[in-house]
Amino acid sequence: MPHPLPLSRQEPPPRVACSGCHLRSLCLPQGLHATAAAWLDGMVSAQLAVPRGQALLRAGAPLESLYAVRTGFFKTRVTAQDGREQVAGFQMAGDLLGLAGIASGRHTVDAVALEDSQVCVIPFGRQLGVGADVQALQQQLLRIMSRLIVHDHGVMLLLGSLGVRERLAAFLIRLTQRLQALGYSASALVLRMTREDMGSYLGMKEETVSRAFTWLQAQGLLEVRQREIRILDPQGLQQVAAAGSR
Amino acid sequence: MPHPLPLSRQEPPPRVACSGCHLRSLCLPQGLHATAAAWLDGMVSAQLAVPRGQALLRAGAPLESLYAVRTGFFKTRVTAQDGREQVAGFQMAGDLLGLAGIASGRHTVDAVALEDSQVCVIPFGRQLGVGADVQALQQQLLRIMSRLIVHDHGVMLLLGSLGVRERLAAFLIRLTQRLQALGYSASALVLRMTREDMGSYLGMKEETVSRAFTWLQAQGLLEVRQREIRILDPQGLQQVAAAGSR
DNA sequence: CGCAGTTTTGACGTGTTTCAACTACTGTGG
DNA sequence: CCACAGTAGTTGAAACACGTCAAAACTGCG
Repeated sequence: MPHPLPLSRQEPPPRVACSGCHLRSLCLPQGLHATAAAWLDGMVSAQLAVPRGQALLRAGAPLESLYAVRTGFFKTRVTAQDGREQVAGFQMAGDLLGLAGIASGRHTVDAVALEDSQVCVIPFGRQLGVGADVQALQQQLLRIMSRLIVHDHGVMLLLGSLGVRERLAAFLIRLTQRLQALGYSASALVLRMTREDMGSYLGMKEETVSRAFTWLQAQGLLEVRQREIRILDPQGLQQVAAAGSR
Repeated sequence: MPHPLPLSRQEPPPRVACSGCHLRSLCLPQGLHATAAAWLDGMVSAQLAVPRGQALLRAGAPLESLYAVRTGFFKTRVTAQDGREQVAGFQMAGDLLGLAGIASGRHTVDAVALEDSQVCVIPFGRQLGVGADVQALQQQLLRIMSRLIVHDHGVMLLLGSLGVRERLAAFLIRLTQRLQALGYSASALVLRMTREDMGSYLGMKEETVSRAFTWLQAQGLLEVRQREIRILDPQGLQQVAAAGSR
């Protein structure tokens, strides 16, 4: 059976069970019981490969599915009516994409893969809407969204009350924490996004991001080689992030 | 039967039905059917009066209820570990308080009444968690939280990409829109919060807020007398808010 | 009436953006 | 394999927006 699709699918779609996924505890944190997990297996209809640079979501498109990142790295981007754009967040393994679209039934962000990625497709239409045993999952969704709101509060605090060096330091700390939760090193990381992306997210210009990196390096807190970052003094970085210099 | 409580309750607790509340369409927007609305009536266990200045919620306190604002005006405030504070939002009739606490089971913000207010108490504990007919309401909650996330994205965009005058203009526009949805005038409003509160929310100092007001007034867009604002040129204000001057 | 909190205004300092040039990488085709 | 172009990142100097510090005017309240 021939493939009418472009070559975006790298492998034949493997029907992977959530209950066996090593990211299970991330997608579905605190005790989602066996029954619910098994049910979720049915929910995830397929996996999808998204090559680097491709948009998985487009603002304005009808919300048909949510997506859970399995591997790879995404950025989401919001666009104001007047055309201003801003990176709204970065998503990695275990994160959900599309939640902001639930309210209106249409996506409100673009989600672009920053590296070749794989996502689980969670059809939202009928199933999550009127399903029978949806309770536990909806509750899970509530928690996830609540956490997102808390996170956004943190970002607003960051944008409103910190200077640029502090913002970058806080960003790096958050990022390493998330990476660490996925089993990566806490002291070495490879940034998947450009300086401009970071700047957009953190409310500063790319040149300023660059200067902030240079400064953190000069303080002996980081070692920066392009997108490869080594954190030399996590505690010192923490202190920088905490010092409201504005 | 004597009251062991402090004098925070101004009236005997009237058991008000949501289905008869004139705010119904705000708390429970798009078609929540009669059955669900009736069920919600049972959900709202009581009303509570909150005098001006009093905290209805405290960060860290266990999440026992959500609250729906019936009358009045609140601010929510987040606090970083290092003590930095920021206003995270303003809530008025029809808005829900406490959503950010669902993730952890504890409140993450302080909610302070900016004027004498009344709220509906929505016990969260068992009822919303394992209830039988919860489906529709949970779905409603999902939509509300999703909308909140979208809103927060807007605020982040504002903080990250606009100058202070633009930020204030955008804030005023949003505020009048919400007030208008409640039936108030679109061109005259009374601010319930201080300049400092606005500044905290918008990421600027109170002096800067004041200057921004003065500037908007000098442009002939507003008439400012303390907290009483008259919008003279809504369209012009819109244009200011859209012009990314940073 | 007086006092405390809020708001406004001014002068000044500094952090961030802007504009511009230059350097370091990445991938592509000769 | 190297040359090349295109993209991403760095660095510098000057402009300017916002913060800071200080003081005065206004408001509300006891």
